[in-house]
Formats: sequence, C-alpha cells, structure tokens
Amino acid sequence: MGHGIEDVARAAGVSTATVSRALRGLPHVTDATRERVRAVAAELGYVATPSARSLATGRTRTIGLLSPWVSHWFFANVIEGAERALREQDHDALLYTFDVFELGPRRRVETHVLRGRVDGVLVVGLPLEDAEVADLDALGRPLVFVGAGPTDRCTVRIDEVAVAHLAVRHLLELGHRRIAYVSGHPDDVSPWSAAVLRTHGWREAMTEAGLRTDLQVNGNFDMPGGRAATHELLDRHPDVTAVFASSDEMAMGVVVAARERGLRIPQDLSVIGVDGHELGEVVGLTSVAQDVLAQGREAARLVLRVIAGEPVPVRVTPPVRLVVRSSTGPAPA
Amino acid sequence: MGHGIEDVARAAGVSTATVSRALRGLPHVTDATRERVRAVAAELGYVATPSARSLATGRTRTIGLLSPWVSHWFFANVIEGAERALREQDHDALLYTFDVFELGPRRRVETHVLRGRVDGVLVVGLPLEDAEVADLDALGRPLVFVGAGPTDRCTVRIDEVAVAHLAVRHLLELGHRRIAYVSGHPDDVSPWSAAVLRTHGWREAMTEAGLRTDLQVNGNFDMPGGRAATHELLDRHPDVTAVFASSDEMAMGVVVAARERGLRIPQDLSVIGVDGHELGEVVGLTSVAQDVLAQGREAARLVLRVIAGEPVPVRVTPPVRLVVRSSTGPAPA
DNA sequence: CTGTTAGCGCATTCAC
DNA sequence: GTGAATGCGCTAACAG
Repeated sequence: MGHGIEDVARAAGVSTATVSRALRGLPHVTDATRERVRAVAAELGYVATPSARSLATGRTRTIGLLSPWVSHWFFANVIEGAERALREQDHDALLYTFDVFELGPRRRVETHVLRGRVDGVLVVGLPLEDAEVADLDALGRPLVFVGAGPTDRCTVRIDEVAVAHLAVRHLLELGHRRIAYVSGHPDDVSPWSAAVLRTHGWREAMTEAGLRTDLQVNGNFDMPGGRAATHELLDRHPDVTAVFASSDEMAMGVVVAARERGLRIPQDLSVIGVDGHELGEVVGLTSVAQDVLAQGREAARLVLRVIAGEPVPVRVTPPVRLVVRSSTGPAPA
Repeated sequence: MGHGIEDVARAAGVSTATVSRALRGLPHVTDATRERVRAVAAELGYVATPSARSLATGRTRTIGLLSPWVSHWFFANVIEGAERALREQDHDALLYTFDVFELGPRRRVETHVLRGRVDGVLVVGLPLEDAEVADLDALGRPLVFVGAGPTDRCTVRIDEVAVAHLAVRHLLELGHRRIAYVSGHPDDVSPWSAAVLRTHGWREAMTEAGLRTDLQVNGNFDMPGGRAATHELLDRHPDVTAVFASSDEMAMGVVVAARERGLRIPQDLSVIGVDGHELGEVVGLTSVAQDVLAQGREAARLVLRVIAGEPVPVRVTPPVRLVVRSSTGPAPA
C-alpha cells in the first residue's frame, strides 16, 4: 500500500529518476528497464502522490467546473459530459457551485478557492461580472465557457438568437400573434448570458414580425417559476395564445399553470421550450433541442487542448433542431 | 499574484512558521502579529498552495463524490447538496462518475484514481462489489454512503422497504390487486443497492397481501426504460391495473407508454413512483417523496465529522412522505 | 510567543 | 540510458 517512488526504485534496482521517467512514458529509458519498473510498480500498487507531483510540476491534472447548480437539467448534463471526457484523458473534475441566482444581493463568485487547484476552468452557464472573469484570468489558467460566455472567449454554446427565431417562427407559422416569452432570470449581470441573448433573439424575431414584445415574464429557470410566471402573465393578458419558454423546465411550468386554469394545450394555448429535456416527451412538449452532454464533452476537450498548447476555435456552435410534439398547434380562431 | 509564504513572512517581518500559524488560526501567536500577517497576506493576495500544503499535512481538504451519473435527478441533487455543504466547511468536491449500469460487462470501478486525492469519499447510489468497497477502504479514508450502502457502513438512505410498503399499501387501499413493479436494474452486484432493497420490499408487501409477485419488469432507471418496460409488461399482462415504479423518472415512462396505448390514467391504469421529482407535478404523478438535497448535505457533513474524529451514527434514515396526485385512483371495476 | 530546521514525495536539471 | 542532487511551497518538531 503506502509505497513511494523510492520503494519502487529500490525494488527495481534503479534510481527514482528512472522510475519517474519509465512510469510516465518519457524517452531515454530502455524498454527492458521500463518494463521491469512497470512490473514492480504494479506489484507494489504504486501510484504517484498527486500533491507531490503537483508541487514538483506545477500542474494538477484537474479541471475546475463552475456552475450555478447541478440539479438543473442543462447543468447536470454538461457536468456529466465534461467529467466523462476529462476522465478519458486522466483528468479530474473539481466541482464548484455558485448559486448566483439566489434571492437577495448577488454574492460575488469567489474564484480564489480555485487557486493552485486546477489546470483549467470550465464555466458552465454561469453569468459572470467582468471583474469575476478577470479574477479567473488571474489564476493564469485557460478558461473555457459552456452555455454562455463573452464573445471574445472560447465558448461552446448554441446560437441563442437563432434558437429564439426558430421557436417564434414555428409559432408564427401556426398563426399565433399574441406570443409571450418566459425568460430565465431578469437581471443578469453579464451581457453574454444565455438569458440575455435569448431574450434579445425573441425581441428581434417578434419585432421582425411586427409583433409586440411586452409580453415577457420571468420564470426563474425552473418549473415552479414557469408556472408562477404563466399565472401572472395570463392574469394580465388572457388573450395570449402561445408561450415561448426559455427552458423546457419552465415550459413544463407553463403546462402546469395552463391546466390549473382549465386551458387546453394546444387548443387554447401553445407551448414551446428549449433544451430537448427527456421528460418533455411525457407532456408532448415541443422544444428546440440541443445535445448538452456533447457540449460538456466538447468543452472539456477544448480546455485540455488549450493546456496542451494546441490551437482551439474561439467559438463552437452546436446544432439545434426543432422537435415538434403536441404542445404546439394552430392558433385559436 | 504569485506570492509565496516567504514573501508574506518577509513583508510582515516574521518567519514563515509564524505566517503559517497566524493564517491558520493556530494558537501561540499574538493578536497583533496575527493581524499584521493577515493584513500583509490579504494585500499580497496570498493563498497557500494546496499541493504544497497537502504534501506537508497529508490532507487535501477534498472529498471524492462517486456516482454512476450526474444527469439523473437523484444523483444531481445529492451531488448539489453535498457540494454546498462541503464548500461551507471549506472543502472541495472531486467528482467521479462510473456508469456501472452501462450495457455490456460491468467495468470495475477504478478506485485507484482517488489515491492521495481525497480525505474522504461519498459513494452516491453506486452499487459496489465487495472487492470495490475493499479497494476504497484501502485508501485509508472514511467512507460514507448515500442512497445505498452496506448495512454495517455509515449510510444515509431512506427505508427502501418501507417505501415499497407505502406505495403498495396506497394501491391496495384503492382496490388494486394486479400490481406490477418497474425496477431499476436487474442484476445489481450489491445486495444493498436501492434496486435490490426496494424490490425486496415490494415482494414482501405483495406477499403479505396475498398477491402475486411475478409482475416485475426492468425500467433501467430512466424514462425511456420505464416506457419500454411498460409496453413489454402490458403486452404480456394486459390486466394489470396499477404500476409501482422504482423512480419517478421511470414512472413518467409508464405514463408515456400508457398514453401510447390509449390507456387513461388513473381510470385504466394507476401509476406511483418514488422520489418526489419536481416535474412529477406536470403529469400529476403520485409519488413517495424524499428530500434528496438534504441527504447530500447530511452525508457530506458526516464524512467531515468522521474526518474530525467525531462519532457518527452508522445509519441515517431520512423521512419519506406519500404525495398523492392524480395518477393513482380506484381500481377499475 | 517566535524562529530554525527538516522533511512531505516527486520531477528535473545536470553530470556521467 | 541512468543516477545524484536540488527544489517545488508549505507544515511541524524542536529550540529558544
């Protein structure tokens, strides 16, 4: 068990330097020597102590995952995808959640906890202030964004504006004119957050169609939020015939609220979401779907490539596709 | 930026040992000295390098989270709860997923990747072979289980048997007799997995009621699995009037399948799940609910207490409650 | 209360 | 191709 490199060296009849080289696949070691060292190491169950290795090399083989939540669909999937991809390349995933959407004054994201612990950072759908991004840069480690990121930084995310256009167009083609929008969070701090961009896209699409853009409510990114938002919306504007929700989870809330008000879907109210949530099928939710697991994987591979000194694209735009189910239908006459 | 303890020592006019003591709140330091050191450290933005600290102390202030998935509701919530609790006590969460439920031969959980990286381990709903548990023990770090764990190990989990009884009793009281069970995974390796215990509870409850226990199908722990299982079930046994699914995600699959077969819920088929998934409300799913976030929190605090040398209970059994909605109703006549 | 010293376990020059 | 020596940055005994 508690064997060190010196034990291996002694048992193999070589120096610790040779053990180090042999085990890490470095050149300048005879095949015979390498094999012998490997055999001894395996027998002793030797594994280099990570902290010692880190101290000596300055690298940790660990990537920090920064996210507001784990329990929301999008985030859980990005994290899972990233962790799998990292493990494939012998890296660890260190998880940090910062619930910046919590009620009350926004608490600053404490980036200092990452210092010295990671070789790179993945920011997962986390709206960051410029100062916070600067703090992360001060770590001196590569930064990759998923789901939302500054325009000039390496970011993996779908074309949020296009998503909104796709959803609105679908509703327009069904004859809807009174189209409401359930956004995620109202006062995001970063102009590049998904919430802000998607809202922008919605406004744009509506304006292009000559429609009003004041039918917007905040759904807080979750099902209960979407439900409350819908009640609030329909109290004020009972003539709305379609709702575009910025996530499937909120769209499900719209469905719940509609049922509570005795509205039939889609006869009285059409609902479309974003994500392609597996459970959307349960209520026949129409959605603009994306492959989130793949985005996590992709982003993880990007950080590793940056660390390896390889060039990476500044922006990866995964495809989306409209999945039409039964929650959207022709506008009532 | 890149300041070391020596820089702080020099700037504060003390030795590195004093800096170390002062910053960590150890005794034998004058308040005045402590304050001065703190001020200097803050100004220089000094943070002790984790790897150096780990190498010297043998502790990492990191807890390993082992889980089959992140994207499933139960696991996402446990992980989120644990991470939050750990961060509150200045610990990090290192995430490891091992998809032991993957198709094909079960791959052994590679515990060696944890060696030297963690001070403790949280096993989240992961069915482990005895040998794998032994491997984890060999890390020489405390082990706490959540959602499933060997009877003699510190485990946070609901009373699975009681859960099954609760669900079955609810259906019995509604007059159901042909009650089917959608389990998670068929061939779990550990006798203490949630799947095995819950199945046991179901058998027990059914037997007590004098009912047959052969109406069991495998739902693979997710919605599509629950759906496929239901079709398979109803093809063979069209007279089933109620289904008890081992998770809400699978229960949703039952709902989808029922709709696909033109069955009304609950008039033709009653469905009950386990978890209290937020989205269950969208389809009016009856469920045996548990507070999973709290379980993650609790488990995290337990590992930290074991590390601190405090005594901990060998078993924590969080409460569950039956949430009756519209997916269960009287058995058809 | 504070400073000096010796490691923690490994990677990495530089010699050979 | 291999070994000896040095240092990564910090903590922990031990002196004082």
